[in-house]
Amino acid sequence: MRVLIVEDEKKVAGAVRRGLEAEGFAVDVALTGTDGLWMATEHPYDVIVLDIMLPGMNGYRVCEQLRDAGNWTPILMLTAKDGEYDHAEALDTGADDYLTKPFSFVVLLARLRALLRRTGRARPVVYTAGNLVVDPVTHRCSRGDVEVPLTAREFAVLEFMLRRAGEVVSKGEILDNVWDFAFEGDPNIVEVYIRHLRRKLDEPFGKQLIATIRGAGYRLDPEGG
Amino acid sequence: MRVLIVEDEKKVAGAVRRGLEAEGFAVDVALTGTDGLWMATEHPYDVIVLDIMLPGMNGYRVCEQLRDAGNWTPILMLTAKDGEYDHAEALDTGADDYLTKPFSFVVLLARLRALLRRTGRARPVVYTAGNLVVDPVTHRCSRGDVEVPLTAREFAVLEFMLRRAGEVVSKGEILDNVWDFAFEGDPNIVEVYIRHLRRKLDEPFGKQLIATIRGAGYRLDPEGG
DNA sequence: GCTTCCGTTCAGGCCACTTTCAGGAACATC
DNA sequence: GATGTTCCTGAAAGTGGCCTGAACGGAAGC
Repeated sequence: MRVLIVEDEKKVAGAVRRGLEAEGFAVDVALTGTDGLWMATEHPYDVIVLDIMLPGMNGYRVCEQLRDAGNWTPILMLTAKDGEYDHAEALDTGADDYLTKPFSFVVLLARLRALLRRTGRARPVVYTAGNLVVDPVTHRCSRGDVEVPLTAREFAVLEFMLRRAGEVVSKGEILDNVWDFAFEGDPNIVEVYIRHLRRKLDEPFGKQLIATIRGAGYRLDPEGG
Repeated sequence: MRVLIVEDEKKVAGAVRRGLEAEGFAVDVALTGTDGLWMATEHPYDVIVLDIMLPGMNGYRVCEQLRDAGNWTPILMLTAKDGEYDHAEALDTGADDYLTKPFSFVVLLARLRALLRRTGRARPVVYTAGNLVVDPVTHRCSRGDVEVPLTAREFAVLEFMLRRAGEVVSKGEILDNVWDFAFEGDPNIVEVYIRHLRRKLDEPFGKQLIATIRGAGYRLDPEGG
């Protein structure tokens, strides 16, 4: 699954790149609009993440020129929060979806997945760990035969940890991935949600799914505890 | 099932393309009349969606030339609401059906299906979920033996959710698919229609067909509740 | 022209969820 | 074992997503 990221902010581009590579995507990055346009025409990608504010040629023009050339690779546009650049125009120029900055990585990933699914390029994803099954498409979570209702945030945290099953994941990483990049709150919020997940997924079943690695973070047992 | 879309508005072309691909169609897009004419003559399509207002050669001429050349692929014409371009002329030049802009995706899909059925290229479709049966052709909906009268919008919302039965569908997706592409109103309208459907399909039968997934959207139970 | 039905908007209210907070437990370090 | 740090945990506060009834305007039918 090949992704092209066209984004001039190196910090954002890097973060997205690492995240997507960890997800098994093959990632290319272009730092300018002209580079992005060239790469998109020269190589086949499954999806393109395209910032609007770019040096040289802005995202609208890149999108427009690709479409004019008959290239209909799905495009996810990144727009800033405040006016000047507009969502409507993004869609007018042929983008498939847009995301307002600041955004969290899981949201980006979810939108990317949705895009790939809608365009029939991706097979559905289901996460499992032992008898734990989590399906982002139907938004269902079950342990064995028992369905466990989760809230949106709980679901997002669990989904992220499942993608990193077996690894130690720091609170900072969870915050960066599940909450907005701009989130400025207390990291304790992560502890709170881990608590919620444990209460719903561990205690009723007498298994410990999520272990605390003191001083480092948390680790989800790929065997389901 | 191969479809050619001839439409210069990239937003519309893209949206229709995605929707049809998700329905299992193979879709090509042409952004100008001349391109469209060329593609239609070079490749065999099962149906053509043809906008009237096009740069270069307008839809009437494209249609006319195709028919003159002995190409009788079914054509669905897209006409603007106000005068200037006329429905009658569309049919005169050899189109099989027309649709007035702005339109919603489900309506387009329905007309396309009808066209394919009339020309003997497609088998009829009926949606079911448990004892719920919805027939887009006769526009009927019944729960068990009881026929449930639905308005046009209610029907469209239900049909869309049935096509995505079991999946979480966001309000935005429902809006994009059931309302005009140009619709700029309050997403609350979706809540209102979910309410209507529940009142007609859930309450009288004591079953919950549509579940609210807070923060994500709605999910129709493929088992019918 | 009148009535009825439908689509849409609006505003009030509720409650699930998110987030904050503060006290306490567990652990590490010296 | 004293001290400090990290994490756990329950409860409270605040937000906002969703529900719902009603009202408005327009279109279609009589």
